Amino acid sequence: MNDKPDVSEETKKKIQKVIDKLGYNPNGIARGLVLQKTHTIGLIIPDISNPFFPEVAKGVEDRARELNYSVIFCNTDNDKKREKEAIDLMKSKHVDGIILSLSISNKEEIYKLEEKNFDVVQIDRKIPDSNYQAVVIDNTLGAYNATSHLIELGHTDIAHITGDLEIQTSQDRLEGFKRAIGTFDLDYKEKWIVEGDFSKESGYKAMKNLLTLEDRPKAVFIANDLMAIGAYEAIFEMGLEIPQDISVVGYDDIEIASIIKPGLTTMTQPKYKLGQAAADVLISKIDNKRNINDEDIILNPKLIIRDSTRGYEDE
Amino acid sequence: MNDKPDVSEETKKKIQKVIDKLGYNPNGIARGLVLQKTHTIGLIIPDISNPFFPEVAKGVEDRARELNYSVIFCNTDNDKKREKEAIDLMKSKHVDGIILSLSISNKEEIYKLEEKNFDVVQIDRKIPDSNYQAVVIDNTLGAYNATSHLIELGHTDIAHITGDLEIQTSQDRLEGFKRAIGTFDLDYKEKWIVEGDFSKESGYKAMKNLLTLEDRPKAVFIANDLMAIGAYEAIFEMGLEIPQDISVVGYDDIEIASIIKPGLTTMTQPKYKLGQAAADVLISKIDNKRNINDEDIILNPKLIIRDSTRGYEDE
DNA sequence: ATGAAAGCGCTAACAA
DNA sequence: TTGTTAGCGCTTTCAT
Repeated sequence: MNDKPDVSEETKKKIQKVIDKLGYNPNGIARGLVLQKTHTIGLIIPDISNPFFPEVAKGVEDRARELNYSVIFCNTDNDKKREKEAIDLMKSKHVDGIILSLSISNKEEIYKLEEKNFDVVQIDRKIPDSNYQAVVIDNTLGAYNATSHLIELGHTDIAHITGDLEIQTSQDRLEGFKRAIGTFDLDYKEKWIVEGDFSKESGYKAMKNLLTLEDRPKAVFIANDLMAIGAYEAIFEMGLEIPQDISVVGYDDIEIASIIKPGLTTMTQPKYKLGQAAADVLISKIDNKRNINDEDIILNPKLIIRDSTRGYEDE
Repeated sequence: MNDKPDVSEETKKKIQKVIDKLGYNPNGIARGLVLQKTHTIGLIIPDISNPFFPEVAKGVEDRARELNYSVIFCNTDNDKKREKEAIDLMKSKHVDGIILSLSISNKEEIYKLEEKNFDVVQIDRKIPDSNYQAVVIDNTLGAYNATSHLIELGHTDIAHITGDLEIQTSQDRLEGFKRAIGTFDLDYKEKWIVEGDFSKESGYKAMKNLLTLEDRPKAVFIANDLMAIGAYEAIFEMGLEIPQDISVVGYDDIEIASIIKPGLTTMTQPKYKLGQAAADVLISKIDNKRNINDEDIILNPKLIIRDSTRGYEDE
C-alpha cells in the first residue's frame, strides 16, 4: 500500500530492504489499468524541427515532470491524416490529457474529442469555435508593438511585408500593423503593404519592390526574421544603410537576429513559457476536474531592440 | 481476436458495426499488461532546444511510427540525477526499449540497464566500455575531410580553432585535423592551434589571436559554425577578406551558415538519419531478439562547399 | 466457429 | 495493523 499512514515503520523498512534486494520496480502499466490513470500526457505538434517548437516541448516536458507526468510526443507535419492517427494513438495509450496544435482544417477531430469529454488544451493556434481552452501568443499585439516602436521613433512612412496571407498568423500581424498605424493617425499606403511567404527570398523581393518605389518608406515592419534577412540584402544591394536610410523590425527573434549586422530589432515569443503554461493548465484540469478558469491564456511577445531601428530625425 | 484467419467474414462485419456505433477503441494499456509489451520506446536526450536534437527526435519519431511504436521523451539537461530519473521513468512505464544519450559521467546507469538486459541504443555519444550498440556521427572523419578540403585547395598554412577540449567532440575534431595535416605531410605549428569554447566570442578572440601572428595562416578550420561567425568578425575587423585573404571552414551547418556573407563552407551532420537509424536498430532488436548485427553504426558528415574557401593560388 | 475461464500486476475494499 | 479478495480490459488456452 502506497505510503498509507497506518503502516508501521518497522514493516516499511523490511519491505524496503526486499525491494532493494530484488531490484523491484512497480509496474506502472498495471497500476494504470486499475487506477484508470496513466500519468502521461500527449503532445501533438506540427513539426519539432521548426525552431518554434523545441522550446515549447521543453517547457511542456519540464513542467509535466515537475507535476509527475510524462509525455508522449507526435509530429504531424500538419498532415490531417497524421493528426488523426496521433489522436487515436493518444486514446489507445489512454493518456490523461492532450496538448495539441492542429491544422485549422481539422476541426472534426477536435469536435470528436469534445464529445468524448477528453481533457485537451490547444497551443499556438486555436481552432475557431472549439470549446477547448487555448494557450496562444498574441500576434496582433506583437505586430502592434513592433509598429508602435517605429512610430515612437518618429517614423511616419512605414511599410509592412506580410507572411503568406493564407495563414492566420500573417493576418494577425497585418492587423496589428494596421491598428498601430490607425491608432497614431498615420495613413498607410496600400502599395506599402507587400505580401511575402515567410521565406528569405520573398523578403528580398518584397523589399526590392518597396525600394524602387518613388516615395519609398523610411521604415518597415516585416512579419518574420527570415524575410528581414532577405530584406537586408535588398537594402545593401541598393547601396542603402540600416538604420540610417531605413529602419527595420522583424518578428521571431531567431538566432541570426542577434548575429547579423546590424543586429535586428525584433519580437521575441515566450515559447518556453507557452509550453509550461499549457502543461499547467492541462494538468490542473486533469487533477481537479472542476474548471477553475477556462479562459484562454494569451501570452505577450516582447520587443527586443537592437541596431536596425533608429529615430527618423536622429541623423 | 485480432484478425485471426478463422473468423467468418460475416461475424467480422457485424462486430465492426458495433465497434463503430459504440465508438470503441481498444485499451492499449490492458493489452500491454497481458502481452508484456507496450509498443512504446523511450527517448532520453540532453536538450531538445539544442538545435542538434530536434531533427534527431523527428527521425526517431517518424521511423518509430512507421514501425508501429510511439515515443515517450525526456530532457535531462545533462544532469545526472535527471538522467537516472528518466531511466526509472522508462522502466516504470515499461517501454520496450530506450534510445538515449547520457553524459559520460553517468556510466553506472548504463551498467545497471545492461544487467537488467534492457534493450538500449546510445546516440550521438557512446559511453566508453558500454556494451550497448551506438549510433554516432564520425567527428574525426568530419574534421579530417574539412581539413583535407583546405589542403586540396592548395593550402599549406592551416590553423585550427578547437572547441572546449574537455568535451570529447572537440578532441575528435582536433584529432581529425591533425591526422589530415599528417597524411598530407604538412607540418602544423602548435601556435596555430587555438582553443575556443564553441561560443561566438571565443571564435572572435581566437581568430584575433591568429591574425596578429607574424606568420599568420592562410586558412582555418574551426570546430563549429558559431565560432566561425565570431572569426568572420575578427577577420573583417582587420580589413581582411574571405576567402581572398583567408579561407574558413566551419562545422555543424547551422542555419546562419548559408545566410551569412560569404556563405560558410562547413560540415553538415546527418541528424535526421541518426534518429531514424537509432529507431531502426532498437526496434529490430526488440522485435527480433537475436542480434543480427550489433556493431556500432557510424554515420558520415558531409562537406558543404560555399564561398568561404578558395584555392591558395586562385587569385 | 464460438464461448468460457484464467491471469497479466496492481489497488481498493473488506475481513480478520 | 495485516491478510485476503475482486477486478481493471485485454489475450490466450481450452472446451464446446
